[in-house]
Amino acid sequence: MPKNLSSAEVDAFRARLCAVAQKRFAKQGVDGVSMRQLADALGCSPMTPYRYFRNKEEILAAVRAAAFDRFASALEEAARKTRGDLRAGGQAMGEAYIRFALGDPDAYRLMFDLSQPHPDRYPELVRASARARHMMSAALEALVKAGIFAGDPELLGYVFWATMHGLVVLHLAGKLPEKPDFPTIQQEAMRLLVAGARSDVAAPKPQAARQKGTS
Amino acid sequence: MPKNLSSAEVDAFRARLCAVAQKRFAKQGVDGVSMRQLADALGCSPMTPYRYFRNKEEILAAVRAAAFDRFASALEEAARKTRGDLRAGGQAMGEAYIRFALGDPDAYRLMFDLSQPHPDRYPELVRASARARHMMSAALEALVKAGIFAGDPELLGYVFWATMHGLVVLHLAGKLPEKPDFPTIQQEAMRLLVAGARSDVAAPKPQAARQKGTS
DNA sequence: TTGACGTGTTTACAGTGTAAATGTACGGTG
DNA sequence: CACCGTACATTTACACTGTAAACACGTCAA
Repeated sequence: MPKNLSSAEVDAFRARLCAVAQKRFAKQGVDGVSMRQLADALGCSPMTPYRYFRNKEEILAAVRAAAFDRFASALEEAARKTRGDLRAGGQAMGEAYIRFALGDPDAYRLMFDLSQPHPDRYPELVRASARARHMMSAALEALVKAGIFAGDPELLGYVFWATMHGLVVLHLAGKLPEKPDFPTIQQEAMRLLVAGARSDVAAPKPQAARQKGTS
Repeated sequence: MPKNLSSAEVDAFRARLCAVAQKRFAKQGVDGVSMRQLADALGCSPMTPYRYFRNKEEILAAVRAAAFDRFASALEEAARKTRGDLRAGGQAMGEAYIRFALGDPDAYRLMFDLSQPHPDRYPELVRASARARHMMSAALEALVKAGIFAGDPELLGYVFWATMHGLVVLHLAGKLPEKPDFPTIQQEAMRLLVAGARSDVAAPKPQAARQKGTS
């Protein structure tokens, strides 16, 4: 055992720890898994992880960053597969979003769980998060540039994102019913948004939306 | 001190406990507040609350049910104020939703936080939750019955709900930017949904949506 | 008066995250 | 070779958690 760990060894241990932490977090929840459990699973003493992570919160941040990266990769793949056909690209992006969220709900929960302490304190996390967000906005931007959608692409991006996210989160929280099943609701949501965003339906004011307020 | 507590006294203690628990939960998070803290604030011993609630989880469920009730009341009030004008009613309902969520973000967080253990184990909670959900669907139902919107009102209700919820949750999680500020995004979301739901724009298939799947 | 019982408190225990002390084995220097 | 500083790992220790169990006390019926 060399005196100074090579950064490769450090990365290897961190990765191994993240892998088992992710499984345990998904299965038992973040609070349901203790450092002692993790250490047992890793075959090391309970304090060893503290050499590679400041504390448990930092482990969680690393796991979440990894999830964001996988998420972004899934979106990138959807974009790559439909390069050329913008309309299909947008559709594929939305479906990839939902597929990831429902296929790995624990990862999605980890990514977007409310009660996140200080997200901006973990640069890796904000980087991975920004990567995913950027992937989502790119598709909308292309659609607007092609004249298929009308309006501010950034604005449209957030609206589409909010709807996808809301659908997934309500579904994961068990707030959506079984009778109109999830794909049906999802299709209806897409239908409304697409219809509302089509350039030949509504001609939104160029950029400056007159403020009306909510109260 | 009477031997047998009257049910009024029991309710009073439960209410007092819920009140301080709600404040503490909002300020420090559910895990950040201990039973010993609550007991101190109440001026009783740490085990006394266990006579009125099975455990900490049941206290959380009670606080969440109370939040759902306040939420439903806020929506009811918005509906009452605009009785007669359906279009304004729908708008007011959406605004009341957002206003509640942003005005009491901690309550909203508590209500919809993912990682809720066993919601169906607490009847009061599902009752209060159903009350809030019903308030939201009622407005959409009226709009469809009046011929202003077209489609299945239940389906529309879930789509509108998902979008509102997604907006709020992303905002509370700090995922929305400052530049297109929140009211702007919110108005854009409403614009898209309303445009998509108008009966004179799209004529959706009556009820049976052909299944296409997401994969 | 004497129990029995409803109510609240005290004690106790297993488990948590992690700071501090302690061990262990290697690399460089005499 | 011996020696020591030091990077790594482990052990110990502490304050804290939720809550089960034992205990104390005050009020009722008999």
